Amino acid sequence: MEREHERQDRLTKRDFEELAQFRFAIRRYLRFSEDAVRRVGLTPQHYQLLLALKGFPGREWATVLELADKLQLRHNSVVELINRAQKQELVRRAPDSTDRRVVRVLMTRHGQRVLAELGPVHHEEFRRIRAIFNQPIQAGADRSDTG
Amino acid sequence: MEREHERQDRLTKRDFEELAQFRFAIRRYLRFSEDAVRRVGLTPQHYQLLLALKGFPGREWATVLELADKLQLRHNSVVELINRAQKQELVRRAPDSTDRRVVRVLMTRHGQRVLAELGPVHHEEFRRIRAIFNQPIQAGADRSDTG
DNA sequence: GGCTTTTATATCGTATCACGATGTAAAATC
DNA sequence: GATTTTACATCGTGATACGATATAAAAGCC
Repeated sequence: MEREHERQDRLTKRDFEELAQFRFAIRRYLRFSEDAVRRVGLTPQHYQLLLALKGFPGREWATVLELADKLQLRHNSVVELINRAQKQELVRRAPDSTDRRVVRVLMTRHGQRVLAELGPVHHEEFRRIRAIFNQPIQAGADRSDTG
Repeated sequence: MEREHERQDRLTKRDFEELAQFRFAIRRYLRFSEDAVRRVGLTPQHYQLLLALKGFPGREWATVLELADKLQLRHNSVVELINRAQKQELVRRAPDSTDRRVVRVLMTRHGQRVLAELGPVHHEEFRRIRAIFNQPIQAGADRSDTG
């Protein structure tokens, strides 16, 4: 027995409009975030790094590989991102207590301060976009077929 | 009277976990899409362009400026994207019937075929991610304060 | 316990691509 | 009909994610 609803073979125009709206909502959120973030002198990547650290379940540091997963980047890209963020005094590296291969990435006080500044607006906008996803899609045209 | 709920001044650890999870979900979706898209020989940008065209409410073409809005890019970046997509025979330009400054961007038959291929998996994954947003956030740790 | 394999982080050269600045032409304004 | 605005296009530049490769520590193995 399949655990998913059957996959459609062909999407309707309406389906594509829905997908496009979803994409649009994402892009808008990311753009909103980018603007907010740059206003305090950060790059979007630096913000995402800080958020991944602060938002890590149960702790406030992470390893390079954990970050690569959360940020959906290759590990070497994360290393470079950390280097840049470190230059900006946003994060620092610390050795792991047991495994000497592992690097723990943690926020500096400055990083924490900047992130705290950015939290509220992001949270507010997040609520807004989530509400949009929960609603049925906005009607486009009447044609239901895919032309 | 304010039309928004009051903005919090300080987010809890849990709030940040929620935001990070949201970001993670977005990144995962985009990565999923990128993988699917590259498998059929497209760049993510080309897919987004095609989707914006097919998903445009009521029609299946758009102007450069309309696309710049939907894709949240500068208009000149869209021009370049169109140039690249045009080389791949995915889209084509057509003059607007009344305003000769305006360019209509529309999909070629090939563009339509490729997009149709990519529709189903994206729609399926979209449903999945939307379901996640609708659920309450996944529990992290017990600490409710922001350290 | 040495030897091999796997795991974790780091470095480097490259390619992509979004952008600002600038240009051109058509429409709108007065 | 001259000026301003709007729409698209070109070009040079910078940021950054990546693959390939390197290094070093841990794990696995007989």
